[in-house]
Amino acid sequence: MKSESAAGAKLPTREILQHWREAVPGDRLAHLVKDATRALVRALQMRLVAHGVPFGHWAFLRILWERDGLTQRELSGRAGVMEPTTFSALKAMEGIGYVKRRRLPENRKNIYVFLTAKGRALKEKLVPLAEDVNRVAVAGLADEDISRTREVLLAIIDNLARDEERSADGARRVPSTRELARLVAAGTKARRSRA
Amino acid sequence: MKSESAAGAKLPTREILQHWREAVPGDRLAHLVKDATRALVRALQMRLVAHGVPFGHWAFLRILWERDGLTQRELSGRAGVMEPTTFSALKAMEGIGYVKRRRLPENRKNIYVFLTAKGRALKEKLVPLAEDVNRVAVAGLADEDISRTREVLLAIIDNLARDEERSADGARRVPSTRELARLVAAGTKARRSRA
DNA sequence: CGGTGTAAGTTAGACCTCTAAGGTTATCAA
DNA sequence: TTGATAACCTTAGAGGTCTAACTTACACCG
Repeated sequence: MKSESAAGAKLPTREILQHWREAVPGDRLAHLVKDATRALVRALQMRLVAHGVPFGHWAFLRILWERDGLTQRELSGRAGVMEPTTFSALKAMEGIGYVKRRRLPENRKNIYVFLTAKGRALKEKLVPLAEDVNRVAVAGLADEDISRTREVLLAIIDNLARDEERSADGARRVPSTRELARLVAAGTKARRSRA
Repeated sequence: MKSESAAGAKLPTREILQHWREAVPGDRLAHLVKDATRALVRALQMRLVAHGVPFGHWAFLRILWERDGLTQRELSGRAGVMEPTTFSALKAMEGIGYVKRRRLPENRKNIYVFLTAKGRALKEKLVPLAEDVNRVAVAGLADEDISRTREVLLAIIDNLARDEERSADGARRVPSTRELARLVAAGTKARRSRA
């Protein structure tokens, strides 16, 4: 309440406006996408803390609720993050008691990840939170605009992935958008080509 | 080259596809936005390393090229990040020699940030990189779809900002999407209301 | 003049992510 | 069987971001 009236005293708003209108048009879209990500992440994060679930665990829980017994590598692929990220998240999740990491005799190289009852039980509580965020986020928007947006974002990811692949040929720089590449490309195109 | 044929041996692609098509529809959009951000960031980052510029400095340089002599707080607002982030980035940038941080007699509470010649000179080299990323990213997309996407993203940010503001009244949780809130709202609405 | 409060900057500590490099297990061919 | 190669996991270290708490400077009022 007080932050409302007290804080807004300066309103350099006009300058900000100018910034948004005049700035190098080239990367406005990138900024927008980035800001949207932050807003979405924060919204979910805020809701998650109430249940004591770190945001970083969300992505993995979501995947595991659908199907567990995956390896860490598969989890990485689906979550779209690198393996060390997956590793430390899962290690922490095991510590909390959401999952169990096990080797199976069939292939002792892999680590298979299984939900515990506790981890599985979170689904009921947490999924509605994500749905809530989504509902709030797209309130008042036309379905068609949203799906158009989805197409645009997919195309952007695809474009950038191809580009990275192309330039990686000559000089391998900061590898790995390709990971996303494969993921997304699969989600869109694979649908209508051969499977 | 080898990664192409050798790595894709397993192609759990079909599973991935399923994931993207069937998953809780609630947060697919959020994931997409997040993935797009990552792809965009990576693309710029890859180009930036060639010039020895850390990605974290880009946002500040971009703002300063337009106008320098801003305070750290103003910079934070425009970049859409919290002050400690700004602080450490600028401290590093000063170390490298891109900027000077100065107190002015008029108000010794503030730290004003000015570009050095070196920092200013980067503009010519770096701006084209960002433009390149943008060009690649939106290749083949209709202008209208892009601008529609922009509207959608702005609306999402705005929606989430309002929501955060609303829930912060009762229980202050993880404050601060509001920062974005103000920024973006200014960029869109302020245009057609009073300034 | 001194005190209270607010604004800006800073420090501390945590989380998530990444790249690079090391270790272990599997696979396959000589 | 053994040695090379690959797949997966793990460790190490860094970057960027955030919140919370502290410090310094200003502003205003009594």
